[in-house]
Amino acid sequence: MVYRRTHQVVKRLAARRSAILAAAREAAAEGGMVAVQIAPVAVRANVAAGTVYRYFPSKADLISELIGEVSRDELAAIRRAADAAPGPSSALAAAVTTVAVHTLSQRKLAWGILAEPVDVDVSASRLASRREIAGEIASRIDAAVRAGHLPAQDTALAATALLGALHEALVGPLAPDNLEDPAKLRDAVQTVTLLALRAVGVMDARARGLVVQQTVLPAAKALVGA
Amino acid sequence: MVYRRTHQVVKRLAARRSAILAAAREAAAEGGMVAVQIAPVAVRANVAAGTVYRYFPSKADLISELIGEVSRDELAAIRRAADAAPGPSSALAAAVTTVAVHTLSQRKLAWGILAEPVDVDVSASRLASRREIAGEIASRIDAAVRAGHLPAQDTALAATALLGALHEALVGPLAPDNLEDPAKLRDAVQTVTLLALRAVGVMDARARGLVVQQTVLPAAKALVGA
DNA sequence: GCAAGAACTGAACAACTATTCACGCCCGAT
DNA sequence: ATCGGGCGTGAATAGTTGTTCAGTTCTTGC
Repeated sequence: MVYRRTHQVVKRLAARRSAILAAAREAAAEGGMVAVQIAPVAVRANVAAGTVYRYFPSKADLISELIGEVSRDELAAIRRAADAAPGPSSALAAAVTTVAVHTLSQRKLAWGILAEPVDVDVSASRLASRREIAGEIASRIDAAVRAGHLPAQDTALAATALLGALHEALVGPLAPDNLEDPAKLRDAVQTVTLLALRAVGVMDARARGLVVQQTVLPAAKALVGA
Repeated sequence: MVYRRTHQVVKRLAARRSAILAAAREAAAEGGMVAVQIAPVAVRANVAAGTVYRYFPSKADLISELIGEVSRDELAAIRRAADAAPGPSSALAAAVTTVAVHTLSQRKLAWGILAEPVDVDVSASRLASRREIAGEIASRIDAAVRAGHLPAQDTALAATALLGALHEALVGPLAPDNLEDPAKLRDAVQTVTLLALRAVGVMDARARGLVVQQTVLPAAKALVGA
């Protein structure tokens, strides 16, 4: 044995791997999942097509990791926002708002992660991604129920429905297309969050209050690209 | 000119066209959109692959018509149910329930029509399909708002969100998988309808009443395959 | 019956990309 | 400096399906 990976090489390999993943993410953010093709991604990452296969067994693995990464980021953002809230209802509002803002600020990426047709099978990682996010929302609903702020209900189903509503309204094919305008963007976030909160049983007046409270900071964040 | 299409031939051509479309629909209902491939569909319709192209310029056209057909059926069912209701709120409840029941009773087909990845571009017809259904729901919400039963709101966005919630909760990847059981099925329909009605601002108690009122007949219909 | 033309057939074709692999280069150890 | 082996390359390969089209069968009008 006359060859051992030196620390420097290990770092370079890791960097290259990240570069490929980052290239895939950029491609997805710009052109959706259709744009995540091996050859273009390789070019963007400054490597040859074959090199991609030194790091990812297949395109499905690459995309799966991409989905996982984006999903982890979003989950962390949701937790951060919700944990900073003063109570269970606020936490739920914050969580929902965060999803809405994230989704809106990277529409193409969100659509790609969630539902865009892909030629390889990534249903497993999409399922995992949804499960994580939905689970988090469900536990926030649950907390609000336990605190007596919401009626008892099937929280898992409710969380799934909420996410469906957010996604369809914000990045689905019928989503308003003029959301470049920051004011419209904030309106959309508020409207959809309000719907979501009412759906799980928050009283209308209270829901409005929570929504207003929660959309100021996140909307600002969205504009700086967080 | 020594050849003219006789009435009999015209009828045979129309029948064949319907047979191909029906074959495509069956294939989609059984195996989703992936199962809608020219060769298998042709076999099912008892014609050769090339014949399909005598009736549909391309696979995209075939699938687009399939989407249109299913969509028209659903729209008609929604209108029928809503028009039979005694008032605007009941009509909305009926419309939502109908969507839920239809979606559930043909899950694979619904998923295929709505969101399943397809190799050809059918986004235009999917868009049209969603637009029709969402428009109908929106106008029902609007009627309820005008009647003073609901707060003023962006009805188009609300309708879109409602449909997203229904679809995600009932046929999305996180949908409960034990909905064969009629009782569970009815529960799911009720739960999701309740969420939807509350989302647009129906008071909780009233919403429960509307839901119970609306799920008896449609659930029965679903079981006989309507 | 027969000619003309339409409808049907299904094997061959085309196009698109993920994936492979034989070769060359660079890095680490001596 | 140089040897050994992993790393990178990118042109060639492969597999999948939609689509075509030359030949065959069927239908019509005389």
